[in-house]
Amino acid sequence: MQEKIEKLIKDVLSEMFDPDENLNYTLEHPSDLKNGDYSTNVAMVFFSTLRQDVRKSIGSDNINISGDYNLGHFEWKTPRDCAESIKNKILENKPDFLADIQIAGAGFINFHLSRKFFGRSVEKILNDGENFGKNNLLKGKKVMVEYTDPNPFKPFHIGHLMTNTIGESVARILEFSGADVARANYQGDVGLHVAKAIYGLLKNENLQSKKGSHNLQAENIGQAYVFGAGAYEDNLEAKKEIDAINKKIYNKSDKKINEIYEWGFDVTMEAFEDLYKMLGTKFDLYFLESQMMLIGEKIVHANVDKIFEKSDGAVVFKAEKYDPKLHTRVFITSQDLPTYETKELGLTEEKFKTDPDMDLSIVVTASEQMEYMRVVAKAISLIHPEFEKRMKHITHGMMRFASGKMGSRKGNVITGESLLNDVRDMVSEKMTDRDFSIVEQEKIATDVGVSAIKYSVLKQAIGGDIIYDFEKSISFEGDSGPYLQYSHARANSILEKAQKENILPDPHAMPSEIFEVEKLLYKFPEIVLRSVEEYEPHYVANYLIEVARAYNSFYGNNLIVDKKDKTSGYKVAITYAFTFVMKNGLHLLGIEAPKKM
RNA sequence: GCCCUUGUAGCUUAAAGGAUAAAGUACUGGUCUUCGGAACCAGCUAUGGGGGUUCGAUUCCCUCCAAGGGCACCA
Repeated sequence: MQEKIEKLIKDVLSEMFDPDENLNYTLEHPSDLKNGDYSTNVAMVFFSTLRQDVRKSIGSDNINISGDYNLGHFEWKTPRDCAESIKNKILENKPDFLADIQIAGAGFINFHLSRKFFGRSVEKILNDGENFGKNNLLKGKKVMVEYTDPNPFKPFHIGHLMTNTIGESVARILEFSGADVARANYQGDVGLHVAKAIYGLLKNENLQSKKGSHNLQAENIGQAYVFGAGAYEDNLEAKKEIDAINKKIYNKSDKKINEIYEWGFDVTMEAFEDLYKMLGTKFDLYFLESQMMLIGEKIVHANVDKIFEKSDGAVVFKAEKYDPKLHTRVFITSQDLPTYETKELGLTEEKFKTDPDMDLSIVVTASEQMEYMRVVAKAISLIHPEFEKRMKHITHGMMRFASGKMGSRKGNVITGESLLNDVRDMVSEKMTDRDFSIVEQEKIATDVGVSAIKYSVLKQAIGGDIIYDFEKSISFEGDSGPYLQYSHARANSILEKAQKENILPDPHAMPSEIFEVEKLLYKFPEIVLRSVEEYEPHYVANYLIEVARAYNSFYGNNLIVDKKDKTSGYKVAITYAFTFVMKNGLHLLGIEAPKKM
């Protein structure tokens, strides 16, 4: 559609004016529907370039623009006059998708699309169904998205939930744009945090209980971690002991520790899998830190004195040599231990080794990792120049309490599981007046709860922090995930009713009125495109709210299923179109669209 | 100190250099013997301060102020 109108404008302009005139104009949807379906500032831009030319030659602002153009003589005092000329020219040969053109404001040309156009777009949505909104921007491209990255032996907190939500949504948007996406997860299976947890387990045997679900066991391990982390800071004896445990984990010399390690690793990883299942994520690849570390070390050692250098006994990378905005970071400590930077180096190389044809490797993390990732990326680019353009780091804000930063070391965290459970309970309470089996009830409560959480993350641009406040962040009304699901479920029950009354969707039974919801539905593919270009799911989230609102308003003002109404088939068609768009859109956010709730 | 992010309604957030800055929430009032009230309709309130570029700036540039993050052996 955009192309058609753009072509129309270009044709007119090239007929009227010199085609060499390189005009930098825009054609977009006005934010306010009153200003038409499309709007262009071409007249204003054209007028002001002409005026600048004239100003240069006669040195005055107060002028009329006049001249003989291909189509005759024009005299323009304002951009509106120019817009008027363009409008008249277009209306000479009005295409059927256009209803009207209006000039507004300082000289905007506003296009109003015709009834016929909207009928055709509803029909297209019905035909495309679950494919509506897809595009081919990334067709044939291979993309790996790494996100979530929880550490075994540590609690899965709501920050992980945030990364998972964003990563999953980005992955789905990429897929919708034709990309072949591999989902990757990176696990810190070694390191001091593991030693801290094992120390906590050794000191609190009750936490080693193998009774109960693996979720329960994983929770105990999380508590053990908090215990160990606290002891590490407060107690010198404990610190020594934990450091000793850490060594034993590395060299696997202690049978008891090995046993605890294996159990703890399995249990926490399984608990993560349960969460992923609820959240709708299925990872294709898992990378373990212990292995990336070895690969990274090799890379660093091979490049000492080339890219890396020794300094105070450590191996460092002086990134400021290449870019003054970057800084020096340690890759191998003076104790000969690799740092996170080195492991990241190994991870990146391993990813490209896993799939040498990969076009893009995306990593999603919190923004606190932005600076050092830039340094690491610089180092990798020097070693592998061919990777430079194929790496992308997406950083999101942090989940924080009003009181300050959340940290798993201190134990002032909300685990992903506890949040999910709390929200699920709230949903269940709201569902009491409806009749579901226990299995149905549980599934729906999970889907709605996940939706409330995910939407609260995805409704805003990725960069910003989220101030976590259970009462305020998790909403079921208004601007919320459940609101979207509710609208979808209600539309579905209308479709059921239509089926019972034998009213089939008919995109040709158009009423004269054009509903606002129709003016939004056809834009979905454009929204998806913008989302994928900017890696920003919030465009989809905001769009869905607008569509849902428009549909609910349509629902409130119209009787949709009505045998006496000749246009009922069209209204049913709109309802079908709405459910397709909503379902596809929710899918992109990683949210389920239940038919009933 | 240097670098990176970010400052929009009481609160949480939108806005691709465009038009009267848009929603939710909160608050006030209204809708309902039609299809699911997790709804609909109406009202109320905002661009941190100061310059600049532009026909036009929340958006770009400069400066000041404020918040958060990062800056050598943690991840």
